[in-house]
Amino acid sequence: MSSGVGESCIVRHFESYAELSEKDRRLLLSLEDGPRTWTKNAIIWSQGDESDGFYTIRKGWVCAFRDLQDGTRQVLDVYVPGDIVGLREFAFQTRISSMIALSDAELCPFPKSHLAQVFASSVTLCSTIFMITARDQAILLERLVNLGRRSAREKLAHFLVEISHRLQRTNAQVENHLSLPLSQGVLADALGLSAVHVSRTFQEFRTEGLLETGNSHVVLLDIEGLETVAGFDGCYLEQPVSELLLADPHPSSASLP
Amino acid sequence: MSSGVGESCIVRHFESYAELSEKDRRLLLSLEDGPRTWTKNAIIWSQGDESDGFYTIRKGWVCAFRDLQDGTRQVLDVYVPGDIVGLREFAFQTRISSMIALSDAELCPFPKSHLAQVFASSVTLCSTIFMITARDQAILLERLVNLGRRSAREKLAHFLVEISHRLQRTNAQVENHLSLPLSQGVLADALGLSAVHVSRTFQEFRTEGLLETGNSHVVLLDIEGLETVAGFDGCYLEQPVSELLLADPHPSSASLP
DNA sequence: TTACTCCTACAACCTAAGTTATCGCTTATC
DNA sequence: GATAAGCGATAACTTAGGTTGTAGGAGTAA
Repeated sequence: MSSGVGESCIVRHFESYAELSEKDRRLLLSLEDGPRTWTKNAIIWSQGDESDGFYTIRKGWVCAFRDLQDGTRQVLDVYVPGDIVGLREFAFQTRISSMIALSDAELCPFPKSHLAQVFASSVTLCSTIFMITARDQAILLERLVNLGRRSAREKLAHFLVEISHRLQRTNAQVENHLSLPLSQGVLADALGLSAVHVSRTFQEFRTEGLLETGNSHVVLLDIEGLETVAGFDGCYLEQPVSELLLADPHPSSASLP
Repeated sequence: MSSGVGESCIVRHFESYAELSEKDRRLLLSLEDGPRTWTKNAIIWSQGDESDGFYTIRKGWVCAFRDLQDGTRQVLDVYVPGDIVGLREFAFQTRISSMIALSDAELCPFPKSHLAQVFASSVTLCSTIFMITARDQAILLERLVNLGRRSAREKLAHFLVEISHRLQRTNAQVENHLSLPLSQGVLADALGLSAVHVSRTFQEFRTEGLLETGNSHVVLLDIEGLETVAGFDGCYLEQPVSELLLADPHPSSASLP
């Protein structure tokens, strides 16, 4: 943080994975575009759109989803400030899922055309991008397990607890209760349940004192209790660590002079 | 294919994504280890094992799964010859899922310690690895949709059809029926169903003339019919194409002389 | 061969979750 | 300020899929 780029969202995100050289930091900063804003419920991109790059979330919540033939929708993931979205499609020419803002949101674009420069000039940055996608995949795997083999109570509790953990990574919140801008409809589509059944399950959790609900929000009152219900084991959320960065056989940059 | 490395599984796989320079080809070949074999039902690695690298499947079928606290199991994906497995964990020190052989199998290891060399010496190879993981993610997303929002009939048909498409990519099979080494138990764990219900659903498909079953095998008789049942749209399986490779602003290699 | 295990089929029964509908309560829209 | 649209709670009813149990066949080891 010796340079004046501490406020860049992408630099901050990358530095949570690896120590960056001054050069890497400046490269990232120079390639990132200024922030853009979306209002609540705005579509950030749609499935099939040209895939123009990835975005770092500076403020607000967004979620990725797929619309199905029969009119239903599957929410693939929910993203919070600090997360990177859209890296999934970087190797595709079009978006493979849609992205919507769950609240007013502010994202910093990183154009795809700049990625080749990153790959060519820094092994550290290249590895870091890999680690970010690896973490994303780990979360997707856990989502698969959630959808395939858990009851409604477990699904809901697990999802909420996971998000709260992901929030704490960047927010460093001390309190054991926090508020999430998630409607029951979004949760239903994320968990493969009906909205009615999500409401029923919330009713149970409420009478058990685990959480409060209302107004497109969920307030987690007893996160440990929810973890018990979910059988939550958060090790899949741990920071990936690559030996590539611990014992790099090359200098941190392999670019030409 | 001008050099004598046509028989390398990893080179062949990478070349299905991008044209490789002679140098890239030789680099890959020099870093790949010789094939290792596993018998049917052998554990290739377990969740928590040290993550030593990735493998290209030369022969046989394998599947990735997670064991849950309550004794159930979620199959995450099934892999066929030509597929690359284990790239998911390359940024983790330990495996985040287990891998088992569904039939006698032969895989070629690519040690993780060699990846840094690849990243440092070739933008083409680095991008290709990215495209491989991107395709893998696209398949996972489709699996999410399958688990979250489809009926048992749709789930089963979709899964079988997807695998048959993935097989055809490497096998170039002309026939419209093919045999898969999948037991009903494995399918149940992949689809989030009970084995009994998989059996019931197979009974329906059998009377409709869509497939035959028996002896830990499934024979797809009418793939188009199954695609109709599944509402299958295979575009997520299409080869990812990166503009990085179409319009590379750098020479194909950025390594030092 | 026996004995064992694994896979599959199928029947009977059960329950978790879906569906539909009604009624408030907010939050937008004009 | 009125109307509309969306969200949440709850009740009544339905159903897809889970569970348990039995039985036969195929592969495997002694």
